[in-house]
Amino acid sequence: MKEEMTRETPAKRPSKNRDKLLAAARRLFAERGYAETGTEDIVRAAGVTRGALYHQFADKRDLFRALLEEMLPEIGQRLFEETMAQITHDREDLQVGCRVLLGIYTDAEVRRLFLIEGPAVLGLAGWQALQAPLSTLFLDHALQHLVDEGFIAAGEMRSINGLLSGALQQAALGIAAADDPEAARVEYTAGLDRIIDGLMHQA
Amino acid sequence: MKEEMTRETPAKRPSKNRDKLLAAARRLFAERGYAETGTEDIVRAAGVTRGALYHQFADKRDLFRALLEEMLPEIGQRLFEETMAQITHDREDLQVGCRVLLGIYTDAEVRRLFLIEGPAVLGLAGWQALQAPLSTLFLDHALQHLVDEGFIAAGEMRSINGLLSGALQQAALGIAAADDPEAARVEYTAGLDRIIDGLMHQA
DNA sequence: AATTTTTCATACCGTCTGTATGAGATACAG
DNA sequence: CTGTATCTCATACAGACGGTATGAAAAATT
Repeated sequence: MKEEMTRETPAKRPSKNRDKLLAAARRLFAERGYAETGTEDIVRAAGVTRGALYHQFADKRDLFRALLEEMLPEIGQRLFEETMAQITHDREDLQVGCRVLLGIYTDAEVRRLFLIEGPAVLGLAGWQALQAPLSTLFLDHALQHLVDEGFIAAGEMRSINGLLSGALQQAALGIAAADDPEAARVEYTAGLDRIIDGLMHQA
Repeated sequence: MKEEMTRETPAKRPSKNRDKLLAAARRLFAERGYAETGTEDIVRAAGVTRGALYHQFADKRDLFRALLEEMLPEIGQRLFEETMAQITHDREDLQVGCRVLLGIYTDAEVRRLFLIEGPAVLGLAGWQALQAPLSTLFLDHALQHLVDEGFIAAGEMRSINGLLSGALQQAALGIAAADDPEAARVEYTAGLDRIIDGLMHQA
């Protein structure tokens, strides 16, 4: 196979140029968007040439996809840590998970790259495959509680997960576009709590 | 002013070429996406030249924006008619409105143009301004009932509207990307009903 | 030490968007 | 009826961008 056989030569196997390209692309794509950022802009910001880019990545879209894949573990860890730090009772799992996920979606880079550019650049299927773990990872755990307690049917779990995830994404966009983002965040949090309340009461 | 002063010469004031361009753009953008559709493809399908396109529209993006604006009234009317046809009791307003809106979002053209390409092409602000009326138009009316009956607070109405709209959009994308779209539609509808149920019970 | 593979730098090509320019049609003025 | 101004485009051109081909330098391998 051609997998990584040389783990040594520390911090050189992931190719220093590749990292520089990913870092530059992350900043530029998040600032100006995918279409408005030329490959020349990226390599200039990274301090390499276009030849290096097209050696490390198949094309511009592949660089974008690799960038999002690189961000996934970071986001997953943040999601895990922040949720764990805020949880007191199991009953609060869903509320806390949603708020943390909302905070992540509200992040400028995540919002622009994942929520706005992602679907258009990668296509619906590719984006869904990439974005799915984000919501399933933690909402699934919290929703399982509701299934165990009889609040929601087991067959509804997956769809409610997607619906909540969509609601959170829309909330993040609404907050970002609002005149007063902080007020919008409070508003959306209240509405979100109301929906969660509705899920937790009444079978 | 430069507004339409000559209402006569029927069906010629909105410029026949403009309509042909919009129709061609609608089909091609929905099929291949915005970036993958060249202006040459559009004018060829419309039977005109690029000169006509750049006379009627400022640029490619402006054509896209005009296309979405043109679709808004059609969608609004469909939303109105289908909802009116299905409503029996006022109590079902929200459920019916959500299902109709889900059906609209599931439409291939609406999904591709509004939900996938829209945010990336027009930017967050422009897209939100365009898409806002869709959800507010009818969900507002249904949600007002819940406010009147004390199920949700007046201050939560706007945010819940946005959250539900986001949930519906995500549901439409999930349905479209599913292996078995019909099964997914049933699943999402069930999950949606559960969320609505939660909103309608318990203050 | 030789050779093979990896990593890239450079030059080039086709494509696309937007613009400049002018032509034909149409409305308008005198 | 004639010249004139305006509207609607068709054509040609320019600049930028994405992707590829090619070869060279460095690193790994034998």
